[in-house]
Amino acid sequence: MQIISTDRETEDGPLRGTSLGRSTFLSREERRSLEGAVSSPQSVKANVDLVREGEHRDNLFLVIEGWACRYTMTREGGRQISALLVPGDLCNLDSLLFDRPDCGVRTLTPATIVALPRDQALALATHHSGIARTFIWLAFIENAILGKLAVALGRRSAKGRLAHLLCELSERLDVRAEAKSRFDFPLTQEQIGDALGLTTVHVNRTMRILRDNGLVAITNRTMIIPSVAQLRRIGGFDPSYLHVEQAEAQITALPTHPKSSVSRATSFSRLGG
Amino acid sequence: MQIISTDRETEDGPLRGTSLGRSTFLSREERRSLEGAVSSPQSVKANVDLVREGEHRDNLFLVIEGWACRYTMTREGGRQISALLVPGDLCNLDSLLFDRPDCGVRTLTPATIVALPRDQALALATHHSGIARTFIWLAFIENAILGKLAVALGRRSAKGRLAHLLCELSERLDVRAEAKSRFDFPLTQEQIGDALGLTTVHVNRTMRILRDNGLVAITNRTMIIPSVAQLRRIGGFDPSYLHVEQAEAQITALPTHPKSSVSRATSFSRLGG
DNA sequence: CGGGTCGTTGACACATTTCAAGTTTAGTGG
DNA sequence: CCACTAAACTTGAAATGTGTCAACGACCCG
Repeated sequence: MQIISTDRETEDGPLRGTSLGRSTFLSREERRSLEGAVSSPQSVKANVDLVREGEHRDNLFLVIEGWACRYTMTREGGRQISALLVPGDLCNLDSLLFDRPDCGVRTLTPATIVALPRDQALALATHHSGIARTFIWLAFIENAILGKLAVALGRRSAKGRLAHLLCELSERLDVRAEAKSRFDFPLTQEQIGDALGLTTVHVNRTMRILRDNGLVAITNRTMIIPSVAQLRRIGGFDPSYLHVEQAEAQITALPTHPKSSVSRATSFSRLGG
Repeated sequence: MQIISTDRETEDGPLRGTSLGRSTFLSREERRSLEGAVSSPQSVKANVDLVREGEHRDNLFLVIEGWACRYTMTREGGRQISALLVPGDLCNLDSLLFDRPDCGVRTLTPATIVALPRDQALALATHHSGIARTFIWLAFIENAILGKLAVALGRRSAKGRLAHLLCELSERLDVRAEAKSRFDFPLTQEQIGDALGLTTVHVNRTMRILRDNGLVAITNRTMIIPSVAQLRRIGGFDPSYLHVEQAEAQITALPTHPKSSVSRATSFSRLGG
């Protein structure tokens, strides 16, 4: 699929390429307001907490380079990663409204990040509906990803989980991918395990199986998926939940007031059928 | 904890007691606008789909009575419930922006629901920042719940998962609970299994253990938790992610522009520490 | 050159699933 | 109100995917 190049695509600025900057709900003015509010980029080492569970933060952090994650520790010392954050992702959107973050955010690799003061974000969302709608959209996407993670953790084998994760990352990092895909993949097997609810050892064995079957190849922190279709079948992966198509479609037609709805009664009566 | 009774508490209307109606971000006018937009209540039998994965819906559904769930089927025929919806919950907030829902919504018991036309909701969110903020808040809460579900599925034993689920439901359905808790619990063991990524058989065995240990008791579709504290320990449950305290605190002090933030530099330098 | 992180592999333990009955409960129609 | 049926719950025995423990090797960086 060829993406139509709009002037938005070529626009530059601190939010270029980020989830915020890519939003199709922003007017030029709104985007400029957001860009005026972000701090200058900062470098962070690997394995440092940007947010600690329960500790209030005054900033929303945006990953520019490197990877991070949202995670929770259990009392027994286990870690569950609930979201992988790749370049362009917002780390802690929930800090916009929550006084106490209910999970931590930590870098997984050396990273450079940018901060958006929470109060300014909140004020902008209050006065600009496009910014509010962007936050809603981003929250929904996070939500969809989390929902599919739950499906993977609850109902898929180790092989299926791993395949699903790799497919998702391919979709997020290498959108143009067609038959095959290739993207930067800096995670250790321990980190993968923490994301998939598996042991390091078992991640290793499972990864080996995928590799031996020619489903993936890793060279030099680069993941290569020779046949995306095949890996998708194994992981039960359907990319529609990431809604990249809809996001792109919205570039051409910004729906402030979408086409009128079917009458309530009609729409509702369909329930039984 | 004694909840301060405001006139909001006593206000009546179709949204009374729902997540939308309880929102602390709504002005009286905004609440009235929302209430004017919802349909009259409708009865639905158990096990009927309100939303089918991929099929566009023009309404947001709100559960008034009974239980429902958000779920995804795997190709192998397994079902994973990603959210339990209890009276007051919004079923498909994501339909507000997504053209294709990425998971289904189905009643788990006979239920009565109410519909809010998506277009009206969208228009209201565009013109009323309190409504937009309410949607953002609700999305964040869903998100937090999903995040903890992932932790449960990925890192807890069957016993821990079950305990965690019951603690969460206690918190959502019986907010006033102190030492012990009691609430309506109509789920079958199969449905519990689908929510926790477990087999019916194993849910049964695990439930038995909790019962034999006096941690829970079920009589006549009513769940009784003699010691919430004890069950919380087993499930590693910390209720803060549901943010009920903050929601209540906001009743007294509506923060349109919260207290000013620490300067960027200061706030940011704390990162390394 | 050395120390630590990361990847790899084997043997064994165990939580959970699977398969296969039964039993109890709830709903329904005569 | 009872009889009948389907759904939900219960229990056992065996299979299996994943975890645990323990060791070793490869690689990188200082």
